[in-house]
Amino acid sequence: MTDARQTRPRKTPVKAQLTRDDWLDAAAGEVAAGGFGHLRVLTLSKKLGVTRGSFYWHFKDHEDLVVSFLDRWRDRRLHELQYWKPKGGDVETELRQILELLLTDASRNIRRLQVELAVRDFARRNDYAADLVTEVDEARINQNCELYERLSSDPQRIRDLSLLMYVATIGSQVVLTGKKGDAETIRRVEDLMARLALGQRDDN
Amino acid sequence: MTDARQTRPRKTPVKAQLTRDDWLDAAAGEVAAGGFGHLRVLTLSKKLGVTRGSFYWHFKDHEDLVVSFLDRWRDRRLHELQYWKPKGGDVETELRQILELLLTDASRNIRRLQVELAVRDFARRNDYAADLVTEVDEARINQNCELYERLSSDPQRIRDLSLLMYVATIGSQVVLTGKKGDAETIRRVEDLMARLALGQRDDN
DNA sequence: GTTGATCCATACACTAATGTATGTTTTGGG
DNA sequence: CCCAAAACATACATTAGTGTATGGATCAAC
Repeated sequence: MTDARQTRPRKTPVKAQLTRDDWLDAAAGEVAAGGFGHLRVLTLSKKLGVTRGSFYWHFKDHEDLVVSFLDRWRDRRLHELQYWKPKGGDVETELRQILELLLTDASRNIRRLQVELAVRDFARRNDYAADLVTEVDEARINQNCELYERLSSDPQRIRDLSLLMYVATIGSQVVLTGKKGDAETIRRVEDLMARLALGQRDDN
Repeated sequence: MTDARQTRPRKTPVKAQLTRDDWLDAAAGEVAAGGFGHLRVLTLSKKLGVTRGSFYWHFKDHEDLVVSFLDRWRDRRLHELQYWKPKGGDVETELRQILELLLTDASRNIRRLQVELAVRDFARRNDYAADLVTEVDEARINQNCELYERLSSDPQRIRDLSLLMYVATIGSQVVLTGKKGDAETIRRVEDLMARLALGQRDDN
């Protein structure tokens, strides 16, 4: 009876049981596709090949799923800011790195972007989500302030500039993502943003 | 028997019957508050003080309501562009007028803004809504191009500039609306946008 | 190989919402 | 006054989804 299963003590059991994070990953797909309003435990269960009995073991109820999802989203967004630090030397290089990260790179991760927009939309009618979004926005804007400090000396102006650049990227994602020819368009907008921020006049 | 009612032949009947537009107005409130996902005919009926029997006389079904709502939204957004023409003389004045319209004014009409954001979110999972949003966006951006023609001579650059200014305003609405101290913040962002577009360097 | 905890299935009760069919009132016109 | 159409009410059938209770399988440890 001591067959191959015994050689793998705790990980990878025979029938691959689900973890809480597996459910949250599946939820991400649903949220990305249909928003929080279309997040159904039944649909999720089918997608994972189990019944709802499994869900109600891992989560207290539907709200528990939503809150856990939002918390994980917040944690990950705050944590990833560590890797946002630009490593270039001069201002222009770093600025363009940041913008590329916020625009071109972001538009490639469709799934991640859809989730963010869904969270942002959900935040308009859910106070808890609204707080998390505000928290993430603040963190991102503050972080970028470090860069824009090199473009102005007025603290207020620095913050406004960082804020403006940020809302412009969010707006780009909202308006442009999924449209035809968005890749090239985004690149040009990205370039234009950098130019304007750096105060480079157009000569054409 | 020819009493006061007869003097008003068709308008204002005794018990104020509902029109299709009344339902759409009520729907706007629901959409603004909870998005299209929370648009229920039952809730709408209660809000209007009638039963669902009335609804199913005015509309074929729930989808009919949604489509009618979207159509009316598109028509109104396209029509109002007539009144967006700035009347100031120089470029800076007109630019600031446009930006004030797109930012400060827009942030005052909370209801209208909520509806627009809801439509925009719905468009991410509904092709029909997506087409209408694209149509409205294109019209607005094209209209503003007329202004930015005075800031550059390169057609591509003109369009990019108009696009950038537009997505920045949308992003501002998404990120800032409903937050604390948004009024003053929006005003400053508005000013900064104008400065950057005009190429005015910061001296502080 | 028995046990306790973990993970999932099954079955039921309950709610909210849609759509439809049909009845009832209201309205404007002759 | 009467009538046909318009506007709304009522009642019913149906569906989709949640939550709960309980039973069954599976795993780790002893």
